[in-house]
Amino acid sequence: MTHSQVSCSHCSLDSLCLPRGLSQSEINDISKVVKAHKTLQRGDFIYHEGDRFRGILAIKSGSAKLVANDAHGNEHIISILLPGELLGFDGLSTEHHGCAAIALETMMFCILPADSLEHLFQTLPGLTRELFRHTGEKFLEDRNQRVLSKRPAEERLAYFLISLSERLHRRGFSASEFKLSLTRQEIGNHLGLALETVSRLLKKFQDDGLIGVRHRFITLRNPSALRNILQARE
Amino acid sequence: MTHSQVSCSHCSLDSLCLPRGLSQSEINDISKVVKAHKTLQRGDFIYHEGDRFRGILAIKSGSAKLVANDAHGNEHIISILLPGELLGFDGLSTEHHGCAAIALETMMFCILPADSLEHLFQTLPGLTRELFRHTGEKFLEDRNQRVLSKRPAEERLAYFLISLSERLHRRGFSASEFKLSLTRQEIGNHLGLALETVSRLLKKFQDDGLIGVRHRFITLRNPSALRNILQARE
DNA sequence: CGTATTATTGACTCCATTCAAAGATAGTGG
DNA sequence: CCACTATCTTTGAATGGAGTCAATAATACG
Repeated sequence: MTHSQVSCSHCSLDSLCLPRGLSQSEINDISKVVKAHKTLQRGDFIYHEGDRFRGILAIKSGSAKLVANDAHGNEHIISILLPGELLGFDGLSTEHHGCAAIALETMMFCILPADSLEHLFQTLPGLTRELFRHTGEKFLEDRNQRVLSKRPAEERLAYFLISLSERLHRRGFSASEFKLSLTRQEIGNHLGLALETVSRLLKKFQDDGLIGVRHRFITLRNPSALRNILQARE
Repeated sequence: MTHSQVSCSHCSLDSLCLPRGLSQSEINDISKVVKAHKTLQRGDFIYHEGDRFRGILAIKSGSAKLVANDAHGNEHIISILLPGELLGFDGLSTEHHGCAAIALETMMFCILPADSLEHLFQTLPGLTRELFRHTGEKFLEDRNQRVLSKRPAEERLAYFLISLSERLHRRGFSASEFKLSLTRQEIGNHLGLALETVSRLLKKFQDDGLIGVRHRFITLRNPSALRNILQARE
């Protein structure tokens, strides 16, 4: 695990990742403590459940999943993380991670080390604000997921596709074409559906002209109709 | 809405609510800005969805629910808040609340005003740590809820009762006897079940000798058997 | 090229919902 | 204090959406 100094000011993700609300001098201060990590491959653990909290992480490229294990030995994919998104908050309270974070494909990330957080909070009020803003965003995301968990399968999958599209677009990727880094099984797990249901619904969406499906390549052909699935219906 | 100076140092909730990880002098500093609010009745709004964020709130007595509205006009009870618990985090990122908070019974709360938060973050690093610890706890709670949402109805209700019992106990109330401040409808909404299912399962738990049900009064007769519902079974 | 993993599709089953109707509780005003 | 009403709860019967089981097909990988 090689650590190396990085520059937030020149990172291709600036304004997307943490620094977006900070001044130039604040970004410079953060750059001094942020460390880059080496590349991981699909299936590699970024951290395990129970690992000591090492800091807040930012994904530079690739994607990851947060996984919790229940009392029955089943895995639960809590969330999917895309480039520019932060993770590690599940270790903030107890100093130990409450979830595992696993690479979904070849990926890179930065780390804002835990031992410099307390110092940064005092010297950079903007950082504290940014982190709180972020936790607030997580809250709203959770709220949506919670609402969604009571909705029919079709709606959950539509939301998943739209959400992925929007988040990728925000990061500069195409909003209408992307490759899923998850299996049908993983999508189903994340949405609380059987993998067969995911398969059937992707087919249905394709038959209805909403999307194109080629293996894991998804094309949004009619995004507004897809969005209507979330609004329409009693 | 009357505001009045309160003393965190002499609050019956100290060590339960925010101040638990803070020094005496830090608690004194917080006391200077915390304001008490007048009593609310069941159904009263603590804040509405979309309201401007006024600060972090702590429940002194009574209980409340966080409610989100979806695109279909349905309400969703995101969480239940008991004495000593904090709310308002849904407004931290956008400056506007993403949920409504509604009293479930006669209740009182304190408020840590938004406009003093930034100042406190700089002068009281311990406060920042406590708030982050709290958001981390919320994360773990959400993780549990997420896992639970894929489990059968029986397990969800068992978890709900156990969780209520533990949280009330932590606040000095009886762990084995309590009054639900929610209707069957509200419990069902919160757990993603029909109110009829909640009614049937409470009956079943009673018939199995796990609990006693008299209207909204619940007695846990066999807590460990109730807990087994969460563990046992494939 | 062969093997393991992943995806599709069909048939059957079941848990929880919905619909419906009756019963209990709490609150209100005469 | 009791009758009256609105709200909440219980219970039964029927329905349906998604899960499970099973077998085949397509991809990815070594």
